[in-house]
Amino acid sequence: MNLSIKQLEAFREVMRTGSISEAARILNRTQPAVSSLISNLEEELGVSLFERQRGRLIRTPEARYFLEETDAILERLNLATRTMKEVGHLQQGRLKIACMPASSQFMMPRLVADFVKDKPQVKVSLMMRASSVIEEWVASQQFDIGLAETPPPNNALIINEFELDCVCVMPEDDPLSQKSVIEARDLSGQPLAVLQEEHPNLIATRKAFRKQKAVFNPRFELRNFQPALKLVEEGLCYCICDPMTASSYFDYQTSGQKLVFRPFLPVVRLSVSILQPSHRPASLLASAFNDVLVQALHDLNQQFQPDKAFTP
Amino acid sequence: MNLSIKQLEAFREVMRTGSISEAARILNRTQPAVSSLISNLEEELGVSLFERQRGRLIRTPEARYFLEETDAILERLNLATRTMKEVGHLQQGRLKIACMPASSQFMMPRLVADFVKDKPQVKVSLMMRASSVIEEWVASQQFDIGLAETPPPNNALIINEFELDCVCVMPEDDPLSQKSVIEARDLSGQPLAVLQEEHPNLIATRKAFRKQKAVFNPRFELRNFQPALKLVEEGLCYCICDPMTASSYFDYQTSGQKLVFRPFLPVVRLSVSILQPSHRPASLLASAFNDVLVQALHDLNQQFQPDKAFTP
DNA sequence: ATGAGTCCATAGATTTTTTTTATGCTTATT
DNA sequence: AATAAGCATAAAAAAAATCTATGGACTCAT
Repeated sequence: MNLSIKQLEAFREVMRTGSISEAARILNRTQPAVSSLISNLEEELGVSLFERQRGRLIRTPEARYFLEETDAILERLNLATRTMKEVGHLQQGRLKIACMPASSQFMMPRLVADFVKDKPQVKVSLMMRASSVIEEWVASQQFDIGLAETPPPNNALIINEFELDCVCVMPEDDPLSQKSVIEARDLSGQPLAVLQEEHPNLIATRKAFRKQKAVFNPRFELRNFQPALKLVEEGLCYCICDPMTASSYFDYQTSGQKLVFRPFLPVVRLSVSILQPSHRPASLLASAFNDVLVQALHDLNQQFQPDKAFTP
Repeated sequence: MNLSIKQLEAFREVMRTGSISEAARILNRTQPAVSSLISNLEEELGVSLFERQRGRLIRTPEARYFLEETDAILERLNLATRTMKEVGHLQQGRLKIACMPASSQFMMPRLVADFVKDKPQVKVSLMMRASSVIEEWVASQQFDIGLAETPPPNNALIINEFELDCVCVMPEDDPLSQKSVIEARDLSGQPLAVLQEEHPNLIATRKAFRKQKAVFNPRFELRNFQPALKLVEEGLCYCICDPMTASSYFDYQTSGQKLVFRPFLPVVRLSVSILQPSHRPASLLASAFNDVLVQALHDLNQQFQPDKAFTP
């Protein structure tokens, strides 16, 4: 027979109370049950833990030493199981998230904040990087989950793709705001804020204008759309903006919104994906947060649809 | 049902091997036995530790965390039981010894050294103090065992008393060394080394001389007999010396012994006792060392008996 | 003293838990 | 397609823990 936790618990209780009968009462066992647990433990250890003197137990010095160990072991075991139960209820754990710039300013922080609101013990690390970096980090299991522009298929990644339709941004009092859908030809020759270099969004937008033979006039070239919103507010330009950044406007401009967002045609698509490492199962937290992300991206795509009522 | 150590061991092995069947082979169990240990553990913790994908197990992140805890717990448990087994074989432990001056120079160190020779892990603290202090220290359980002049009966002490017969010390070439027993009258008027003040030994010696109407001539007054042996070697005096100190002469003067020891009459008795605390059981080490002490004191009393052959 | 009450250990009966045997399903390999 | 290996499940068997009953040792209050 081998050591058992029951023996340790019984031993601890007998040490505490100084009596087998009393310990048995507390442990909801009969006295012989505890008696045999203790004597088996003594046999197992090869040391007598109590002296039976005149019908009573007297703790030996060896027992005092062993109690320290027993206490430490039971304590740690207790803590570990409690922690695991909390992990099971998503109350404990670590979550490493990597996200692309467009989502990092407001959308991700909001989702994370909401996610951990009822999980005070959960630790999150949230990193913003270019999509290509996120791809690497998730594939190499350094991060649990990532949001990035859709990468090429990769054996090390589970890729959950979402097509986001970019929207046209304009000041509330702009004449075009009367229209429920903006087309490229409506903006022919109008100044635009666009992304720099050969970003997919810039390419797709230029293509949309060409399709309708509209004049494409990129006035401001930026690294991301966040500052573009300010320029549009000032009436300096329009902007065909990804819905993540667009949505963020409602996050920080909670009152006195001066901008309106309209669907844009021909469709300018941004393909983003939730990335997870394929070589190890997701932690409970990671899958829970994945669900949150899926929901958020799904909502985002609906948010600016013409026929849907808008609810932020 | 509650957590069990078997579950933890099975879990550790399954984590290590990545396979229930393999773990079962190592643990000398059947595969279903391990399977159910694991699934009960998962149920207990409320967390799934492995994903069953295509007939194989994949460790979840939660399992990786739990393994750290499991390892630490099993490791500590293992260490504790190993230590206890060593304690049981007297290979481990602590022993606090207090001893009176007469025994502290050579006798105790020799006994301790011999005692721990085959017990490299055992830690000993050996303190020399006046008998009255030892009495207190042992009674208050600060020391496991003590050797002191016999104290008055004390409820907090287990007292094991030994009557030691003091012996007469003289140079080998002294005419008196021809006698096998020395009496007080043989030393009438001879210079003596004695203990200071009203030490029981001084009183008993003086009484012995008075009994034989011998002239008592205390020339040197010392705190203990150790230096007296030197004076006797120089032929400056005789000495009625306790057998512990007398015996120590053979410890440090291993060759070229110039002194001889003879029984002395009328008997001068020194009553010493092994002291142990009565309010807690002795540790295994303490009782083992007690046995050693008892043997040593017994031998000591025989050592200088006239009819016994002397074997150091 | 003596009788009631408490404590612990032991033994046999009983219940609970663990393990095994037997089997089926799924997946990987040849 | 056949074979082998992995895991889960169910029923049977084995092992372990627990209970009931009892006896001996001791305490305490009559």
